[in-house]
Amino acid sequence: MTTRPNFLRLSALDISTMGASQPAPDSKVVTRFAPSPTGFLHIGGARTALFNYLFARHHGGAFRLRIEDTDRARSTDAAIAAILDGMTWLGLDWDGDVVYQFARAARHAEVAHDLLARGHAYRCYATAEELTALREAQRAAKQPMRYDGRWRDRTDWPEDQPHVIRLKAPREGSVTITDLVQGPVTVANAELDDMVLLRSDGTPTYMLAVVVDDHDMGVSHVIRGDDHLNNAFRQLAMIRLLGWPEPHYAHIPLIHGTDGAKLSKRHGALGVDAYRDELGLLPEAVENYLLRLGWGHGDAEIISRAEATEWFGLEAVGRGPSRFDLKKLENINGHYMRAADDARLVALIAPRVVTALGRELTAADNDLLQRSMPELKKRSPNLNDLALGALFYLRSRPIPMDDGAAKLLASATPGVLAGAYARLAGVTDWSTATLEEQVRALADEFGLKLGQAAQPLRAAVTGSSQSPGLFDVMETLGRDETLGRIDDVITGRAG
RNA sequence: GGUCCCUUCGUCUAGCGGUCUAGGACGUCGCCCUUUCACGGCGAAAACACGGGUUCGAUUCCCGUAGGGAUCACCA
Repeated sequence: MTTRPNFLRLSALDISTMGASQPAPDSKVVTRFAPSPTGFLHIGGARTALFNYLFARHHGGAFRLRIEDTDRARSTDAAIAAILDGMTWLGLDWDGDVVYQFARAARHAEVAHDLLARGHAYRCYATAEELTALREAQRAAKQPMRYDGRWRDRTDWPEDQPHVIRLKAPREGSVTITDLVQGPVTVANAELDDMVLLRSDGTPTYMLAVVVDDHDMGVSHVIRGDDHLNNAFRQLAMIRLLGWPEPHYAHIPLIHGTDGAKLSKRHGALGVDAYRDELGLLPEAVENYLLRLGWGHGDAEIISRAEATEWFGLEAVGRGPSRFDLKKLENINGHYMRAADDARLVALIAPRVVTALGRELTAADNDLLQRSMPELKKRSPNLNDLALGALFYLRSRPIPMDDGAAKLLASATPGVLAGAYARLAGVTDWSTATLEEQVRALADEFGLKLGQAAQPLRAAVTGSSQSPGLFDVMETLGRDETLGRIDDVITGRAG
């Protein structure tokens, strides 16, 4: 187990004791989220973005967004749109314009040629077949597979032959990165080979592009997935050859699936749009869950954006990978559902309700929905369930009865519904208190327990055996609709 | 295979040498509330991977072992 650098704790202490009047030391913090647009914004990327966002905001710095589209074959506009959409949905607003990496290819090439001119890079004329053969041989000999530097010191360059530009990385010594999450990590230079900077077609590789862009964008803290840790050493070698300031690094552990295997596109990793559209989750819930995955602040579980911004720090980021737990996400979502504004929820479920109903919503429908929200949202873990649960309010008479309702009606004490109708029809003050009073009196009259009278009524009024409190439902539905639905069952029009 | 990283309840985590008979949350189970379903309340079972050190004292520090992960492209 590695130890974290002491300055980490010291700086954390400084920050907490400095107070608001001391922004200067943090003002240069610049982080960035740099996804490649080869697919949707998945859950792991979203968390990386969140951590970068929170770190920047905590320090009053800037959070930038850069699209790494140098792989022309795999990058798509649809993916770019999905990433931007996901970021917006999560409320991860970035500073400045989005940087498109491919547009900066000329600058990347310029840096590569500068390195070449200064003797820190060289031309390599090895062909793809040659390199493949080299790797085959190395694997057969059980040698580590890496470029052997065959063109490193040659100058007998063939005329008009395609070649790449490789970095002339140091071969002696070692590089140590004081990672803000992982602690000090050292790798011998002998383990690193000379990476390609410019491809034979003159386009920059990712390795070159990140280094140049991070530098040009003034990125002070590179916070990214653990899978980039190995890259950091080669990038640092380039930065040192370039003589540029070194950024701080923080490599956060990856998110695994429920089974402990790496989360990949075909293995549990959904785009954030799926969490919104298919699972019906609220962005603040996804954010809260993601925040707690790999980071903690004492016993805090429900954490607001403001609290997260105040508390977030790299020193509290865990170092082991964590598993994705949908159950917990749903639980947290339930919490935010209950806390959500009624009108907002109505707007969010409207499209789902329209689809299920097969018709547009009227002003009366929206009013009904609005009034049913306080009770409905208490029992819905997500938007899908909320929409489903709201349907019965809007159905036209006679409403359909589900199996549970049919069963309740079939076993109901004969006459209770008619008795209920008679009593309720006489109610002038249509309120939950009066309604309950009447139904209790009804139960007494028939010598039944309250439930034996209430359940058949619930079935008649909601078409289901499960619903919000019966008297709340009746009040929200109103006198005419309630009485009508009960009458439908009594007369056999429904059920 | 080489290199690098990781390891506290099933899961996410708190813990930064004694406060640990290891805390919280999700999930699970039980009870209460109750007109159903939820919500809510109370309670229970449930973990320091293993082996050596260091120390008066290790969950906490060091070294091994085991297990897991990442990475080894003219992809990012």
